[in-house]
Amino acid sequence: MKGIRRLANELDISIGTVSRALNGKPDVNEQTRQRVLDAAAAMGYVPNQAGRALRKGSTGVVGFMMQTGSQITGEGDVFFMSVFDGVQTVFARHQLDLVALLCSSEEDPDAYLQRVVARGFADAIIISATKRYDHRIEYLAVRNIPFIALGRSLTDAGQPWLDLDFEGMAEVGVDRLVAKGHRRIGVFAPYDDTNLGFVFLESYRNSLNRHGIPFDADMIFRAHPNERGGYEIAERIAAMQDGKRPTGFVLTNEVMSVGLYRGLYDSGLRPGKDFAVIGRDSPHAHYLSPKLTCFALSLRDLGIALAESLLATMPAFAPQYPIGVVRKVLPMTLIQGDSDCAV
Amino acid sequence: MKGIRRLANELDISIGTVSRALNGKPDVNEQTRQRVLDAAAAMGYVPNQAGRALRKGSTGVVGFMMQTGSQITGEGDVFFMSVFDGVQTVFARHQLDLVALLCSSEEDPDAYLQRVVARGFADAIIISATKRYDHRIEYLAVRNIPFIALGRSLTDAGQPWLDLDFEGMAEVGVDRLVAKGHRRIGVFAPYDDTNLGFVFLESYRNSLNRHGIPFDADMIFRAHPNERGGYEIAERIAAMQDGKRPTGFVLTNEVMSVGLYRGLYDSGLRPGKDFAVIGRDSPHAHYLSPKLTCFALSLRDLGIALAESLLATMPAFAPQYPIGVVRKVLPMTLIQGDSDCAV
DNA sequence: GCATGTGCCGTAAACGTTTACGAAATTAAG
DNA sequence: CTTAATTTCGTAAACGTTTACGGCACATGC
Repeated sequence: MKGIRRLANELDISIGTVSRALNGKPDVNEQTRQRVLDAAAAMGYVPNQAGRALRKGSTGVVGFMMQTGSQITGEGDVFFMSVFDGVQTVFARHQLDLVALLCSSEEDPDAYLQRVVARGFADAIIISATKRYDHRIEYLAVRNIPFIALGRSLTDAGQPWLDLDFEGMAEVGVDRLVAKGHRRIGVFAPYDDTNLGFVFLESYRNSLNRHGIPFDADMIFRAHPNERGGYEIAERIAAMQDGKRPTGFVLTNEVMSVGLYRGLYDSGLRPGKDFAVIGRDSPHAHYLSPKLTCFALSLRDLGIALAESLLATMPAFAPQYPIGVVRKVLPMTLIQGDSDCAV
Repeated sequence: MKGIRRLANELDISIGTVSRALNGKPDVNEQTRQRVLDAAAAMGYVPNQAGRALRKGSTGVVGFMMQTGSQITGEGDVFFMSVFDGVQTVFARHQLDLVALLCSSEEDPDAYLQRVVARGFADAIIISATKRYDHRIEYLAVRNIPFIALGRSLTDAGQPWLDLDFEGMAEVGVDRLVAKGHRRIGVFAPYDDTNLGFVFLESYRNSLNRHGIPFDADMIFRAHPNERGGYEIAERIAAMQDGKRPTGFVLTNEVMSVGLYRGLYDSGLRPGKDFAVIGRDSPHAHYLSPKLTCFALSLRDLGIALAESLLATMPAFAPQYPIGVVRKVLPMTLIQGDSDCAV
């Protein structure tokens, strides 16, 4: 005999009562509930996931979808670990478990998501690296799977999302550099159609416009969002004609500044002296020299906000949360360093 | 009607035949199998995970257990993303899915593992950050859950494991620095009882011994295995009396060198000039200046080896693998940089 | 004393699969 | 033509839970 039946047998009560006792249902004597709880703890009984999921139609796990293979994503590192931690502190209060759904770099993200969802693996999904037009959003929306996107999208299915304030980054970054005399300000654009690239770029153009600076396509640097990408950008900058090349750079990515710095040095350009850099805070960037002027936010708080906003669409799991669709841009604070020199 | 029943109804055959067709069982007409396969694809049918797991007693997912909250682990980043990718390329060939089991920094890892395993969440487990004495190993072993440990342990339950060659790192690192005239060589030791700390330290002592250099406890620097830990070590080194402090350092961690470099600079010590550093390769370390002399290995290959070694203990899933317990130390190659200067 | 209510518990039916078993239809063997 | 073997498929019983339903015992109200 196994599982709940063994437990019931041991205590000489029915499995129904055992189940009710364990699940905190009201119609069970407090004394017997205590007996059940004690016995369960003593025998190390934990309800079988499959049986419970099959009957209840829900699994109690939330999946955070992300791509593996850091050669491309680059971001998939310290960033997520901290976000996870925030998400979990919220989930822990609702008996929800967080797992990372790892989509191999060899598999199509849309197909992967379909597989995972159709199998009924998770009750809710958090998607990240949101694309400008993202099929995953439609897919999840039509199937009525609770989900939230980390990152806005032009695909609008009424889904909740959270995003970082890339508009603000571009605005403040450009303002700052312009105020220090810069007129040619380089920015990074990802190869793929990650939405943040578009958001940032548009705000960048608007900011230039506000200052009466004409847009120059040569100031857009495509690259992979990782250290190497930063390095390559520096090389391309150094190869440009003096007077044509940017004198400063605003970077949306957290790790590219590491490569950019090194690339600049290797090309005889000193960040913070000959070239201004504004980037994103991260454990690595934090130890750059000269100190990086950067935008920061608490990733743990981001995780907490993600979890709470997701729960707001799952009344069955978290009745106490005000139900509703949250869409919020999280502000970032500028940390003054020594890398945004005057021209 | 839902699930397989709907599919069977549509095709006007029994659910048993549908199931057999889908699962590649022999006793089904090839023509009907094709009909089933086509219909399944057309209707987007995917077998329900819970039902299948309940009946088969296995889930087809392997869990990679890791801790969230990067303030402590520090390693939990690019390292794992690349390892995952390797694991998945192997698993994909066996219809196995990899998910990351995220143990919150607020939960006890042993308790978390028990919960996950007892619920029957995964068929097999990969554990990382193996402790010197690791309860998880006993737990998994007595329950006969297939698993593999990334990292050796003194807890021996006959489990397979893979590990990096930390002995080799200490040997080669010390040899190299001694050959360049160093006598006081600092090393890092983690606060917790991660096994690699002990392995490395013992080899370090042996290597010193081989060179007739007495062991000096002041050369052991405890810290957290992250960038900040590296920085703090540098501060402590700088605060030591000249003639007492180490003149070089061997670092087992991938990201600490970033902080160490900066800390040295901030204290007026130039890595590669006044102070020798040997570390571990990583995307960040790669862009340090001067170039870090470091030990490297392919993380993707590590992931592949992990997956294959795990499958060797799961004959039900991968009959073609030679069954057996793999225990292997993976060698690392030294990448010559400019940071291991003479004294 | 009867009706009604309440607290507690057992019974059994679901949930969506897989698979052992047996039956029917077809083919092969004698 | 009979019998045995083979191919193909349908039936039904699991797997371990949760929960709707009903029933018993007891208390409460009049």
